[in-house]
Amino acid sequence: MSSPAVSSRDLPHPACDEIRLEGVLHALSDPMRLRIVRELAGVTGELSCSDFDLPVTKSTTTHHFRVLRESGVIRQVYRGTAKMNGLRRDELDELFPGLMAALLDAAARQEASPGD
Amino acid sequence: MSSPAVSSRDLPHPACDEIRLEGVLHALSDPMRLRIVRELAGVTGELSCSDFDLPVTKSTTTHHFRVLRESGVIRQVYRGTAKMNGLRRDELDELFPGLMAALLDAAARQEASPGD
DNA sequence: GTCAAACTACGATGGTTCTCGTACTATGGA
DNA sequence: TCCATAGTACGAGAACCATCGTAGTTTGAC
Repeated sequence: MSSPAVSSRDLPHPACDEIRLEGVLHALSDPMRLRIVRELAGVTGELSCSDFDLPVTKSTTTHHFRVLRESGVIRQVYRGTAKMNGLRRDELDELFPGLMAALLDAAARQEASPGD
Repeated sequence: MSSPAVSSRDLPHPACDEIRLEGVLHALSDPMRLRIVRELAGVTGELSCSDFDLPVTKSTTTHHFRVLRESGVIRQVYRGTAKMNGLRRDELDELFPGLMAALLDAAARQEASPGD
């Protein structure tokens, strides 16, 4: 099969009412994590951890994905040996309307500015 | 006089092109600093450091204001013995359109939610 | 000149974070 | 069953951060 079933081992995610703005901002204040989120926002489906080519080791990558999940920014699920990641965009949009859009736009603008 | 002149001692502020999104997000990811920014956003003029009634010592307050200034979120100027603080709203709006509005709205929503 | 108010500088402390390496587990395929 | 792949757990190190207390500076008022 091309898409293995979701594994039984599942991961703890904060409920919507447990997501704190401060936690989200802290999660996104790290360049590596902001990069991950921007990449996730740019695709329609999910991406596995190994789809990202980050300049850090695998351990560190695991750490960053966990911070993003525990702050409520992404949702993670095991599928076969892979761990798939998706933005919790709908939930975040309901919780903090316009925030993700403004953040992603800000990140894009910063990247496009001559200061980089 | 009711409003002393601006003192000669002035403080270093980042130029607009030196303001980093990650730095702004980090600055706002602290509850004390988010509170300061919300309060500043709620008034028209400036507020002195001692206008805030924060549950930390004066040293710590100084620290938080410095983080906000160095990240580019606020502008500080001495006026007499007081240090006046103002949001760099116009500059931030030009740099990251809609971001401050979304952040302030998000903070307000979070405060209003039953989870608090 | 003296004094109080507002804020700073400095050092310390305890906690958190980013990073790594090594050893380990879970899954699916040969 | 054996192996390769994907990711984790754990411990460690270095850096950073929030907080405090004490001592100091700058300013304006008396």
